[in-house]
Amino acid sequence: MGFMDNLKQVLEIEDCSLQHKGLILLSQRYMGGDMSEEKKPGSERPARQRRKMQSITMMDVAEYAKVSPSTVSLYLRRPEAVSAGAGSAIAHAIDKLNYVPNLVAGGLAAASSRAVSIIVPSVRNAFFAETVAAMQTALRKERLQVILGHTEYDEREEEDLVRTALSWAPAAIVLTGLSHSETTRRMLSKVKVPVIEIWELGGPQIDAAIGFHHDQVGAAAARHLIQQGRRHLAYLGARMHEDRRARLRCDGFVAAASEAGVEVNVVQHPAPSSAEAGAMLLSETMQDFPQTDGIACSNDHVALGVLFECERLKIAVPDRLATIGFGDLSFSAACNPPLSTIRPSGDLIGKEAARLIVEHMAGKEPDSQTTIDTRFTLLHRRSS
Amino acid sequence: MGFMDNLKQVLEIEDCSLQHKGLILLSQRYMGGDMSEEKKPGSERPARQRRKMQSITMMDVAEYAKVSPSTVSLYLRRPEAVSAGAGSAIAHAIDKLNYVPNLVAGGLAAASSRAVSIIVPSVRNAFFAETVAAMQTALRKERLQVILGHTEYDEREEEDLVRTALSWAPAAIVLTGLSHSETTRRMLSKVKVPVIEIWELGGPQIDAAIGFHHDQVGAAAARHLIQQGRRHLAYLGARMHEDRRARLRCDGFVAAASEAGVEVNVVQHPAPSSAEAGAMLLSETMQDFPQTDGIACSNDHVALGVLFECERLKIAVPDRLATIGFGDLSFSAACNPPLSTIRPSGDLIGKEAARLIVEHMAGKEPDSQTTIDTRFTLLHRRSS
DNA sequence: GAGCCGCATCATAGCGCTACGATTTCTGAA
DNA sequence: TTCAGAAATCGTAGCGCTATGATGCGGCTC
Repeated sequence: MGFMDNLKQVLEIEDCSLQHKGLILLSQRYMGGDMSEEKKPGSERPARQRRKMQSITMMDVAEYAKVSPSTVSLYLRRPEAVSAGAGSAIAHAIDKLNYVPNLVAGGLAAASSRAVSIIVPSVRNAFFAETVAAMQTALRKERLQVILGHTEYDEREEEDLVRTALSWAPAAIVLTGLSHSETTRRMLSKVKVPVIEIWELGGPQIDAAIGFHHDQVGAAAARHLIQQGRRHLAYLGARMHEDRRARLRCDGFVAAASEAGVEVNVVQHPAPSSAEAGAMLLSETMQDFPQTDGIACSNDHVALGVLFECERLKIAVPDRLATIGFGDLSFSAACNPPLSTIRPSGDLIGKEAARLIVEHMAGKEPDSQTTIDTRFTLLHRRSS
Repeated sequence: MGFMDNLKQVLEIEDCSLQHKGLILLSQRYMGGDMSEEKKPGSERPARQRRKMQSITMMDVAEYAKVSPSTVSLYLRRPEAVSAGAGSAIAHAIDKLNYVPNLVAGGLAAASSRAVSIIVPSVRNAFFAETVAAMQTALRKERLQVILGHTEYDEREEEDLVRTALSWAPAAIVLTGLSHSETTRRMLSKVKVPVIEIWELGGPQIDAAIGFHHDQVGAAAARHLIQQGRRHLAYLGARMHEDRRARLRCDGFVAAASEAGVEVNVVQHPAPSSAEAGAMLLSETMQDFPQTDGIACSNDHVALGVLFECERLKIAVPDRLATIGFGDLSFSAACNPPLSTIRPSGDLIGKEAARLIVEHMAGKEPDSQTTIDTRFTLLHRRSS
């Protein structure tokens, strides 16, 4: 029962469901048609071998329910458009035959598949995982599938992912961020697929954008620390050369601090965000800028590392050093001290994206430049 | 430029790519065929409106490269099967026309789409996120897409996800764990799609299984703590009523401890794993079983909470209480003290799964009951 | 009773591609 | 040179479904 056999051996539908004995499968009647008589009138038909077959097709359902295939199709897409009698006959047939529609065939016929392509830097990142999960949950209710792709923060990779995404004729494409290659933009503009950009606001967008302003996050962190009486700030960032959004937060932080006339330094590390990176950055910071009394981190992983390192270095948090992170990750509230942080609503982004897609499919004309600001919340806990 | 318009207005291909001016699109020649003359000999053709169209089709490429569509198709699937001359002509045409193959059409014709359906409890869970990410990366190289589904630890949901997964005719289906509903099993057995079960070993499997034995993880943790001289053990578990694998680890832990004649208690909480749950569980444990001197946690989130709570309660780790987690999450090495833990190889699971799928597609007959044990590693750090 | 409208249903013509089998072209041995 | 066998290429018939336009069928109004 190899997979390739699939393509070779299947000749006949037989007995795929337990319940439909005695049913003559309509498919055969339709398929063995006689409308090619004029092509070579006289040559016996070569009886080309059937290539494959899904067990139960819509035609079988139609046969069973004594309606035409079109009606079954119609029922499946808009149940309210068929009469109650036909409807229940079809429903009964589907149930009885255990019919599973072939979405691939449907997608081809309809010029659009019931799939949504989501392209994120990485699902390993808790932020995007949350959004993807929320979207998946919301889209499932509309019987839409999620096709996932990872760019690993590489624009070239994104371009390639968009290309393959398009070859699925998805109902929508979701991209992360507003920054894409020229080719990516061109491909997307050439095509009638709605594009939703998530997790970033404040730049030129393709269609709709859902997210928040990262510079505002940075600014909020700076204002918060200043409000706590801190005058020597530092921003600790990991992987900022790749993570555009972390950089934007950093920029917002620096801008707001400078504007308030407060000292501000940026300490960064090219490694991915992690507690280890945070610990390293903290010790570097205290060495280079010993007067630092307020720290914002590119995210909570980094902030956790800061907390641990402070403990090791006997730096009192928040007394000697206030710390604020970003993300409100699962551990943040349970830290010692509980970590002040800024919570973006990753799940809201996902939900809103799903909503937009569904509305779009329902024909609602979106303003094409829809922008949804999901905001963020500063959680003042005991680390600041 | 709404999405629905797509289905109504597109009548003509025009100027979709900048470079192919002067090209007569072959599609039209083929499509406006004259082979239906005998149907109603005399009735003028009603010129039914074309429904949709992807800009550049394989026929256009064939025309441009002066070969037949079949050859283009062949080239795309097995480049080595066409001559060098034809190959480069086709490659040139594809490049020039900016052709993107329609995978939906291909999937329908081939009876199997280039998609792999991955069904996990949740991508929010770092373990599964890692596996999904690794698989995605590996499958991309073979131009396979990942279709994602979340069960949220619900068998009923899984059943439904499998049903829709099947309607995509995927190249393979990846499920998490070995425990599935009867209907799920029946659906899968009826179909020629390879099934790979991941993250669990040691039960009846459908096709291939890749993972490790969770009871061995628990046993390893118990043995480790006993080896460290601990005689009063406890297992702290979150969400064990839903997470079968956490339960298996717990069982293994208890069994190994009992066998060694060591006291062992299980303290659990229905909430999802989190540092907060861990903190709660720790304080509960120390209250109910104050003599406890060795703790294993259902995962590192819980262990982190234990660490934090110990700090608050001034319980010395590891002197008074040894702690070991599971997962080796991003923060585990940077904790204070660094957390002993057991590392499963989530990425290896993903890579191996991808390898199996690819081999299967290449026609390699897998033994259908392939089992790959990816093992785990006990990392003895300073918390134990 | 004719004409008309609206609803439910249907027949049809593909969607773009692949796999089969057939045909053509290219080898190299006889 | 001939011809079998291999290699390259091609023509064709769908894959299972959906959108379109057409048809049939009451129930209305005039």
